[in-house]
Amino acid sequence: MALPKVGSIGEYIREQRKQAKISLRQLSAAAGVSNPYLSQIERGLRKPSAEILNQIAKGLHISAQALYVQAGLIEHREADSDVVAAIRADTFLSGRQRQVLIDIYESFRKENRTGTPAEDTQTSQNAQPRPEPAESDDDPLPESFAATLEPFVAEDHYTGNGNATPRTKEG
Amino acid sequence: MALPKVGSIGEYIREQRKQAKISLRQLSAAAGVSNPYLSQIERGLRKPSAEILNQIAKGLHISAQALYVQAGLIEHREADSDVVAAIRADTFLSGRQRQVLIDIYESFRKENRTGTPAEDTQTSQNAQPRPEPAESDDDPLPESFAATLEPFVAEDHYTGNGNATPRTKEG
DNA sequence: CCACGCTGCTTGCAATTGCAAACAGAGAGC
DNA sequence: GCTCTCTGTTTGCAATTGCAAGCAGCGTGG
Repeated sequence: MALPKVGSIGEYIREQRKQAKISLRQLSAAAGVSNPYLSQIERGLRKPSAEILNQIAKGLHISAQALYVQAGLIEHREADSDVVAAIRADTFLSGRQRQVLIDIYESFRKENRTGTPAEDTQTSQNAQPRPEPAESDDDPLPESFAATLEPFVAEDHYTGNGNATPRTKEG
Repeated sequence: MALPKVGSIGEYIREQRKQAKISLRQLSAAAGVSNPYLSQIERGLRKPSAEILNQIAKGLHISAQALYVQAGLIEHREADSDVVAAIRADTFLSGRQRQVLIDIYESFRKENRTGTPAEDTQTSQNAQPRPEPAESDDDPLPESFAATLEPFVAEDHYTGNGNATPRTKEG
């Protein structure tokens, strides 16, 4: 009724914000919503509209779908098409690359483990996906991570040049 | 904004309803919303919340995402590739973990861009195919790769500045 | 010490959602 | 003609969203 159980979405947003190491006001500005409102959302006092949710997702640089799933607005299967399955199905990757990606993905999952279901993506719509925020406060993800990878992926045909993969980053 | 430009979503719903050959009241009952409200939604006089949208999608037996896309609540381009979409939609990963996985995935893609045919229907817009002289047919992926990764991903505090700083535009 | 900048939270208030009730038009049957 | 039942619509109104303004706490430093 008046106070629906929308806690999980707020917790999720706050957690993502903390992981991104940005303040409430910063996110509110990035998302184009007011700070008090974001505060209330994060504490589960308000149920943000889809529009707001979408803006927050942008501010967090995450998929809006992720938030919608969290908010119970999308059935889980609909959006969460299982990363591993997608990797396995990708025809552009070699078998070894697939394995590496899957390994990394599962490392992340293990790292974040907060009591998540051990099964694969088979969650029903309401199965509390995020029970506890746990202590994953710091995010052990250095940017050098990707840099560390590149020597590997390029290993063979690559003779010590610092310019293995020039990322032309443009939208 | 007396007249919100939400027409398309309403038209879309009405169209879907007509195609399903059900009356406004029938759909409103199936979706669990009031008929007047559904009427207003279909005519673009009201902007339904995500919750209502979700219920309407159920009542229409269509994907909620379809409605969200119509409503502009989900970017259509959220479907880069299946892998990237899956990573983005995964609720168990942090924003940075997502970015790392996507970076790695795209490194692989870039690396493979010479030998693999891109005939797979993936709706990828292929920004600009850059012909890398790399010809990684098979192999250059040591098993030690995953082993090398572990320390990184599992390491507690990397104290490095991996911050993907969301630049606060304007001050 | 008090101003300044930052963090997040509380308080009214306009605008909006979403609904119950009532309204209008088109057929069907008596 | 009158009554039912269906169609979609309009009209108030409670409840909610979302915001501007202001409050409280914390660390810096002049």
